[in-house]
Amino acid sequence: MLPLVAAYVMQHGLAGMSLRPLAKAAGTSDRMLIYHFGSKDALVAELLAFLAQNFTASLDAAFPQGRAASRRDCALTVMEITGREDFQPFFRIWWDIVAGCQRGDPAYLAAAGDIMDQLTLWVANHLPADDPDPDSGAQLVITAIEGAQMLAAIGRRGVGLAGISQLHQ
Amino acid sequence: MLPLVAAYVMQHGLAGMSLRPLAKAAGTSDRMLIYHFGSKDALVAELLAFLAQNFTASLDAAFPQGRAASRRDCALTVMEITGREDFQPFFRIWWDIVAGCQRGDPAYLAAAGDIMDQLTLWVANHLPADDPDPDSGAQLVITAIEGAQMLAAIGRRGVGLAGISQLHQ
DNA sequence: TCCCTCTTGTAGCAAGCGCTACATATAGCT
DNA sequence: AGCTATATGTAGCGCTTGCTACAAGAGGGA
Repeated sequence: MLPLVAAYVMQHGLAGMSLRPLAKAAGTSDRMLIYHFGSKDALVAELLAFLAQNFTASLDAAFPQGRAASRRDCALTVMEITGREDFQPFFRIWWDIVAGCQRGDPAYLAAAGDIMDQLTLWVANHLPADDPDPDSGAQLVITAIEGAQMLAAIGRRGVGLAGISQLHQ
Repeated sequence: MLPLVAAYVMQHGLAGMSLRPLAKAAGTSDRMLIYHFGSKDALVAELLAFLAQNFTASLDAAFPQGRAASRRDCALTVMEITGREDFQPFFRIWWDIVAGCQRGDPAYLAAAGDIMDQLTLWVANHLPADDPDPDSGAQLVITAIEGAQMLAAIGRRGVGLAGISQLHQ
C-alpha cells in the first residue's frame, strides 16, 4: 500500500495531497487509508519515513560505483545525475519537504534529516580516496549541490553549475 | 491592501493560504479580495510580484553597505544576516515559492527569478573591489548561500556553514 | 435632484475536505 | 459449527474552500 501511495505522491507532489485521489491511484478508498494509517497526518509521517528509507536504494541504483577524481567532479557527477528527467519526481516532493521543515513539522524534519544523512554518507564514500578530510569535503559538496539544485528548481540551472565548477580541487 | 496581505503571508506561509483568514487579517472580507484581485490565482500572482519588488528594500535595509574582504566573507556575512530571527518569515514563503517553481507555476518562477536576480546583483556589488570576476564570484557565493540555507531549513545549520567556510579566497 | 459607477455587506452555492457510523464479508481459531 | 477479529463498501456528517447573486450605501457629474 505504501509503495503505491509513494508512487502517486512522487508524481503529484506532497503539498496539496488529498485522500480521495490518492486512494483511487492506490486502488483503494479514502476509508481504507484512514483505516490502515489512522489519520492523514499518520499516513504522511509513515510515507515520509518510507521515502527516506528508500532513498538509498535509488541513490545506489542511479549513481556510478567508482570514486570521483576530485570534489568538484563528485559534485558535478551528482548534479548531472540528479538533473535527469527521471529524478524530477523526487525533487517535486523534496521542496515540499523543505517547506514543511521551515514550518517546523517534526515528521518532515526527521525525513529530511534521514535523507540528507544518507546523501552525505554517499558523497563522503565517493570522494577521491586521498581526500584529506572526507567529512568536510562532503559538507562542501553537499552545500554546493543543494544550492545548485535550488537554482535549477527556479529555472537557473546554469548559475548553480557555474558555481559548482568554481570549487577548488 | 497588498502590504497587509503580504504581512499575513510572511507570518503564515503561502502553501495552505485561504481567503477568509487572510481577509480577516487584512481587515476586509473574502468577497472584497476577489472583487479587487479578480481571483485567488491573480491575488497570488500580484502578491508574488509585490514580494519580489520589496525584496531589494529589505536587503539593503538589513545588510551593511561596505564590500566584503573576500568571497567567503561575503557569503558568511549573508549567512549571518539571513540566519537572524527576523529573516525567518521570508524563508517561510521562499521555500513555498521554490516548491511552486518545481511544479512549474509561471507566477512562482517569475517571482523567484526576480528575487534571485536581485540577490545576485547585490552579492556582485558587495564582493571585494578587486575580485577578478564578480559575475562568477556572485554565482559561486549564491550557490553556496542557497545550499547552506536549505540545510539550515532542515535543521543542519552547521553543515552549510562548514561548507561555506571551505570556499577558497 | 437624478442617475450612474464604484464599493461593500449578507447570504449562500457547489465542491471538496478529513473522518465516521453502520453493515457486511471473510478468514482463522476453538 | 460458531465466534471473533480483520477488512471493506456505502453513505454521509460537519466543515472549509473559492466564488457568486443580490441588494444597498456612497460619492460625483449633469
